[in-house]
Amino acid sequence: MSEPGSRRGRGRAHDAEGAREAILNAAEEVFAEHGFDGARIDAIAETAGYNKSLIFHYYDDKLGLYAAVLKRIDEQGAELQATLLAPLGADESLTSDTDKFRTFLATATRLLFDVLIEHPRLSRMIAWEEAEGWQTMRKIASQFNTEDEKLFRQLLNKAQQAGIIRPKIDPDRLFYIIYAVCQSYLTTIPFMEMAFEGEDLSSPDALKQAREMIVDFVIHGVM
Amino acid sequence: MSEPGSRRGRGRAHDAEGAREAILNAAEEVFAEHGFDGARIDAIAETAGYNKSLIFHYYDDKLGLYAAVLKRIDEQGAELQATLLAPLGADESLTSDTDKFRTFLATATRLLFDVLIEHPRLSRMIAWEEAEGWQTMRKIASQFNTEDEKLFRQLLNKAQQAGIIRPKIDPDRLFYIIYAVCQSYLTTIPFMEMAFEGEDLSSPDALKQAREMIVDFVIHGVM
DNA sequence: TTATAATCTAACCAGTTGGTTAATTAACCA
DNA sequence: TGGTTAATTAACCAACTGGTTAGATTATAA
Repeated sequence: MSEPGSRRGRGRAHDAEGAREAILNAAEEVFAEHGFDGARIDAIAETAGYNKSLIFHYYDDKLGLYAAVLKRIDEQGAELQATLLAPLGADESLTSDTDKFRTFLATATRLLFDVLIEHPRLSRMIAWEEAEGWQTMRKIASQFNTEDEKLFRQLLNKAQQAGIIRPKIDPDRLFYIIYAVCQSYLTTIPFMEMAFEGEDLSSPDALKQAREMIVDFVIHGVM
Repeated sequence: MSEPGSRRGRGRAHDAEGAREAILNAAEEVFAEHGFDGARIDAIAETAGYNKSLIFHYYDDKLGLYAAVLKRIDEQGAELQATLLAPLGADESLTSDTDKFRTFLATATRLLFDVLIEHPRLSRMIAWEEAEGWQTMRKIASQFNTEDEKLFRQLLNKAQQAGIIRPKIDPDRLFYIIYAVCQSYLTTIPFMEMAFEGEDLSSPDALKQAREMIVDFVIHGVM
């Protein structure tokens, strides 16, 4: 009747991998919804369908669990970027050919926006970090690699030297500004919906429209 | 020796206004630091130097206290905007004269950025709201007026009809995007400082530089 | 001076918090 | 079959949570 591991409670089949993953999924959900301090281990355990103390057995403490969640997201992100963005960025003429750079910038901005939409839990966790001044992230930052970010910054630096990016724009901060526009637009949607009284800004159509506006805004703001 | 109200603990002089203000100040501080759910009433009471139950006596419950904090900020904000921004916005030629509009947009963006810098508690409280999906704000939204926002949106609509704002930019959302750039840049500073390893981005000089970059970015992104 | 209202406080409550302990159960190997 | 190890759990703990209660202290008006 029941597959191994599907039994709940006392006497379930042993399945370490399954348990770890279930806990990680639950943790991602609860951390995204309530932030680090606000997340309740009991809630994570219940969502995962495993006993609370199993969490401490696998991930030491709350912070270790949080780090594990972010690590998994980071790996997925690196994979995504390697597949989609790297081939574009490898083109040497990108930082000298204005049209090519415009296309690249538009693609990258669209991609970033889409990633945040399709992974609202990531977006939410970042929002919580922003609110609490990144104090949780700071404790575990050393566990993550920032190579991709550095590469992107180098690319933008070259483009500015070639005169494609306006001189007043700091290429080192540009990546974060573009990210800020996308992220903060999304987190401000509930507020805008309150101000616009009833208008639905989170429908696929509305989001697509917003995305194109942001792409237009970024390209003209940068170039 | 001691002025009325300065005595602490048992048998202090009665001073309702002073107590209310002390509580409101403490609440603003603690809410900014920990958000609505994370803020502890005990911490607010201790910071204020008054007994916890006095908080409930004056502000009913945690939500009432939060609403009172935001109301005070809102009143200060309305005052500020009326003094600084309204005279500029009243100029009828603003929405037809490109140069005038550019100056206005730059001034408004600078002002917004400066307000967020000079009132980091406001910025933090907004960040907490963004993280928790504005659920606290939504409960008390009816207590605030949105007239200033509506006026600003009307202004931007006129400017677009006159062809000053690029057609792809939605003037209704523009205000929130500009705000998003400023707010999110500031909340991302700790993260950038982690990435840039040691560089100080919150010094007055660095902030001024960032502000001018954002103004440049916004103006070219919009016009 | 005295009654009354306003201001302020100590002590308390039931429910919740992250984390620990020790025991039980299932898988695996000889 | 029996013994070892890893997976899983119930029960527990001290500290803390928003909120209440009943009473003490002070200001004020008569």
